[in-house]
Amino acid sequence: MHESLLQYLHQMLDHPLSEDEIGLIRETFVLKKIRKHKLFLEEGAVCKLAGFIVKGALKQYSVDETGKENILNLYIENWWVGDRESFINNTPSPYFIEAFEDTEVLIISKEVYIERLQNQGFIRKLSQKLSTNQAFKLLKRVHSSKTLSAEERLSELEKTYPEFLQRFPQHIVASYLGMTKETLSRIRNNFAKNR
Amino acid sequence: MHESLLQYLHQMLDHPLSEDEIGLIRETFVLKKIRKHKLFLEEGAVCKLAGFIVKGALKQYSVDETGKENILNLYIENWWVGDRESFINNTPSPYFIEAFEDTEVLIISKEVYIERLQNQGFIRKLSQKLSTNQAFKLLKRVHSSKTLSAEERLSELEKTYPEFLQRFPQHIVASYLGMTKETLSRIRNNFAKNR
DNA sequence: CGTTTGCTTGAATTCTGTCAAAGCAGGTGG
DNA sequence: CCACCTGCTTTGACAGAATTCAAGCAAACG
Repeated sequence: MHESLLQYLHQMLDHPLSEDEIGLIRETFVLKKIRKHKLFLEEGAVCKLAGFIVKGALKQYSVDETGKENILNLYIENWWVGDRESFINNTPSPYFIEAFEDTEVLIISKEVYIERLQNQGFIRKLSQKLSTNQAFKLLKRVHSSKTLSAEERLSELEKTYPEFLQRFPQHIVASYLGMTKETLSRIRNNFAKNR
Repeated sequence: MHESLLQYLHQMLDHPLSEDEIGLIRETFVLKKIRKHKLFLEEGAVCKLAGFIVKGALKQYSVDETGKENILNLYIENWWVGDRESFINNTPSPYFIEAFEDTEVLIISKEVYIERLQNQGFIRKLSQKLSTNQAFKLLKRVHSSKTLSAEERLSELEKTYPEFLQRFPQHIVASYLGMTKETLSRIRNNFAKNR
């Protein structure tokens, strides 16, 4: 059950893990099942867990005064899930994270992380890489949201994360892309016509 | 002339630097002056320099087919400037970075960075912190751009970076905020009325 | 000075959002 | 096996926010 995580680590750190390190991972990460519609993180709470998704999908969102959900992130297999800022700084998160399907994550608590992993070289390296990559991706998203039309954002998503379009219903993808479900629907239909 | 950088480092790494480390910084970072309107980085080029701004201001932007500038970032004193992704991955940058005033930066080249700094503990720590903080800020920007109106984005900027509004002309700030200069102008006037 | 640069204002336009209704599965329970 | 939900998508009419285009003006610059 830790195989996908181990494989992921192997790939991210371009050198193989030692037996000790592998053992540490196996001991430290425990499987948690989250039923569809159940929360991994609640708005206002401090994110005390980091999770690696073995199976399933989750959505991260905020809720405005009118009760409307705004999807900030979607997560699927082999991704980390959690609110990094809340986790690292122990600050309350402004976001919900909710299982979108029945989901299995390998989790580690903040305490265990500090105690056992924080000082591991390979974890440091991983952590650095994650932050860096996340920053790169986010910068692109900022740029896209400023320069691209709704239509262009969709076709960008089709290139970047085609899985999302199959996996999540349109109204979720629409919100992730920063548009309404109606707009997304119209765009897709025009799209089909123009070919 | 390295004082502001040293002070910055002292503050970012909540422990004082050793004499050796201070010496290393002084030897390694060299001052470069960039005239107003001159480029620090050109679109299509690999960002081979990282710079710490001692004095002045710069803008990072892309140019679309019609020749319109889109401001992605603004930089002022005590900020790092450069395209991190291009610098780290040696990939061509899609952005220009241009001095907006006569500017002085303490620079380090990629080669020197690898040779002398990359393996310093305090630099590793700093680098981790920068990536992490950048990711946090960017996530907020993504969220703002999705959930807030032009007016709300402005008032958020007034809280977060009030300097920007004094330092940069409105059409630059407008582009940074993802709106046109006309919209920004109108918002500010309505703003004034409603009090 | 004349020229550039930045800011404002108005009018028309475009894009996207809102609201409302209807259609279309897929799943559930009778 | 059918009727009925429920969740998701589509469509239309309309409203609203922001952009575009154009003009005018003031201040700064060389």
